[in-house]
Amino acid sequence: MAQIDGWVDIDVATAKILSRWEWRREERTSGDASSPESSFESMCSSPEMRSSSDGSPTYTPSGRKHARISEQQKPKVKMSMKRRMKASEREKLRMRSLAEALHQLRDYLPPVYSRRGQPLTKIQTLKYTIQYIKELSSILDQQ
DNA sequence: TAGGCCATCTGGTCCT
DNA sequence: AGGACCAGATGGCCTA
Repeated sequence: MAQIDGWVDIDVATAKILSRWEWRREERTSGDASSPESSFESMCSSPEMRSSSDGSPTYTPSGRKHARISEQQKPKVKMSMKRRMKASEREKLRMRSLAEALHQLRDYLPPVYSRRGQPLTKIQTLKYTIQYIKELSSILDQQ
């Protein structure tokens, strides 16, 4: 377990996080069907989940396959301007909700994770969250 | 000034 | 057909 300077109030933080986690889980189970038991570790342990610059198929974390279709097979249907603009708008909102979720996630991390008084970047937030969960898990394992 | 981070746009693919 | 998701490209902003 990697120690973090100044992080001593682990029990309080743990209790806080766990209670929030329970609350969130209740929300999830009563609401939408995102899968809480999806393998977090497997998602995070592979650095390049879908890196393929050649013609081989690539896979998303959810297992979706991105088949590479040859240029000849590709129908090349151009989106209408109206549809393209709508898609851009949706994508903008989707990415904003993703950013919002990351901001919320950042709030769950103990302040000791943010150094130099600067907010964590998105990548830092995800990496520290992994670390934090591991640390909380190891604490629970010791019980 | 280079590099990191971020928001946005875009085209491809899958799903309903 | 249209929405959702994804990755690549691009440009702006900020910091060391």
